[in-house]
Amino acid sequence: MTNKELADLIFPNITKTIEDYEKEYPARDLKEGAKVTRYAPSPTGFMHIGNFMATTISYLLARQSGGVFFLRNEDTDQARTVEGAVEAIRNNLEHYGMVPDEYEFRDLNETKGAYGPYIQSERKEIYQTFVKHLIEIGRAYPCFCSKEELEETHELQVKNKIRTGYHGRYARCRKLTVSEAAERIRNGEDYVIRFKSMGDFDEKFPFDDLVKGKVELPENDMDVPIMKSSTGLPTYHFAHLVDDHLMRTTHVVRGEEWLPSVPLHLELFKTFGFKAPKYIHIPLILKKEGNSVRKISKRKDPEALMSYYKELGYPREAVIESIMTIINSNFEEWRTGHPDQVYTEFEFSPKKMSSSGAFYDLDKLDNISKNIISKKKAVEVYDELLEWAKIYNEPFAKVISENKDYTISVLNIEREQKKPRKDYANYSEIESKIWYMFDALWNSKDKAREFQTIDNLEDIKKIVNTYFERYYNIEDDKEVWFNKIKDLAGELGYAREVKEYNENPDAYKGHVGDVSTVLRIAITKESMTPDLYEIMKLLGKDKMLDRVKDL
RNA sequence: GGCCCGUUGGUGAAGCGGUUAACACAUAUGCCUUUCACGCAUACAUGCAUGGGUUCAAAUCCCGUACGGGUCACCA
Repeated sequence: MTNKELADLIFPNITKTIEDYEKEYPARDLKEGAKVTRYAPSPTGFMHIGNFMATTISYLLARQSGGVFFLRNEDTDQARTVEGAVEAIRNNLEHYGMVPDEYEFRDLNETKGAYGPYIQSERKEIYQTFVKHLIEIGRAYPCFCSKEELEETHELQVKNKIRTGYHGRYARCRKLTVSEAAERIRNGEDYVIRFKSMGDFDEKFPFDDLVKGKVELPENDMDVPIMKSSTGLPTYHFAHLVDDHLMRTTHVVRGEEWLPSVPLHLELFKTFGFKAPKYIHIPLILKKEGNSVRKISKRKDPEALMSYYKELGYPREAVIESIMTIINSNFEEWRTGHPDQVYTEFEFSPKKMSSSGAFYDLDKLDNISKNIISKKKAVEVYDELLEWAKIYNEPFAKVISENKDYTISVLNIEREQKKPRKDYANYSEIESKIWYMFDALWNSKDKAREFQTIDNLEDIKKIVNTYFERYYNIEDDKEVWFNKIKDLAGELGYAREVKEYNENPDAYKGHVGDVSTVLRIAITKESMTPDLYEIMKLLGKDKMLDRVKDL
């Protein structure tokens, strides 16, 4: 029996050749230097922050070079595949504005691009053609080892302090003759197909990673599975080889945890005589847990999942920009020099990427986000707030959509000026900062007033009543309004200026600041609010009088 | 355990043989302000994990050590 016959026995229906596929998926017609990148998630339904970082880089690389950014669904592990995951992936990409140039959405019956299918489970024949070729040339073989047998050798290796894995003399099925293998297959035994490695672990070779630079790696000598037994689908390593070659990927951006499998991948590419893509292994995002540090985890750390930021209502640009500061630390410098440009105009450089793991700083995110939100027009803030609230805070969405123009005015307080307020880090915290402006919320929220320096009810009433009876007029401009409060303070025995009070505290009952605090709390129940003048103007006298009644 | 990667302040980090060791965030204090936020100012690494070496000179180059992380699946 020959290798060819064994290959035919295993894949009787595979008639196409590698050459056929080479013709079907020719080199892309792109200008010099154009990069082809991809986002290749397995459909588990979640987008991890590290994944998002890789995606951002891939997207940037393609956009900045006039290349292609495509989406490939890596669903070779049906056990992990989750219903609706592809939809989640699509929504995520759309949410962040990283729309792929090529993709395939089965649920929408929509596909784009000439290098598909873009769903791995639909590429089975292609992989098998490549596997078949490997068997024919004697570089792959069926392996019948059971899980138990593999565990046994693993334990033996650990016990004898030998490097673990299916290599050298531990690669038992490698020694099977073609006829023996054929025989066992005919008998219906389960098997995987393993790659027959020709590498020598004691030999090192230099490898150039775009982030890490020159790295010395040992050659691969593991006979890893390339095709699974039950489904006949490839493992990641093999799919990476076939897909990224046929889809003409030029740059693979992935987490540092893949670095150890580079020797395998390069051997695979070499065996077929294909040019390997350039690799960009990005640092991991870490998390502190007590005194130890670990890879951020989607199970333990809510902020590891991109859905977290969406739920809290961080603007998409803020999330992207905070990730950009980790991707290239000179991004911040660029940003201060180019405050109004889109982030895609920043030129990403793998060389400037730090090669050590980083903590993701949520305080920094808040800061970036506050700046971004503060620069938006009130209408934009309103639209995005409503978009968020419709999903995550329906009652609030109802309130603001019933009072659209009014809400925009509220959001416009101290906005659209040279130095706007920066008090919103995300959309979910806005309600707690403007609730008192809305009757519906004022009436439904059970909150007591907590007065401060002046906390005597008689004094408070006196201030409030005198103010509304004799001083407040909605027509007043800000200066008049300001002076009237000083007058009010003076009339009731408080210092008109804080300085006067500080110079001679015994002469007064308090100062103008205390008086205005009373008014603020009486009207809003909050001690920290934006400009009171604006608030009063928006609320109007009747409403304020009504609110103050319960004093 | 083998192999690989990493280590500059609380965080992201600049630095590429001679610097007072940038900048941003956070924190603290002060100024401004009738609150808050903004803005402004000041403080914060006695030191670049550590020990040796090379050099007139090292965070920067070399070697060792420690510590941290990754990986060794029919998961990606």
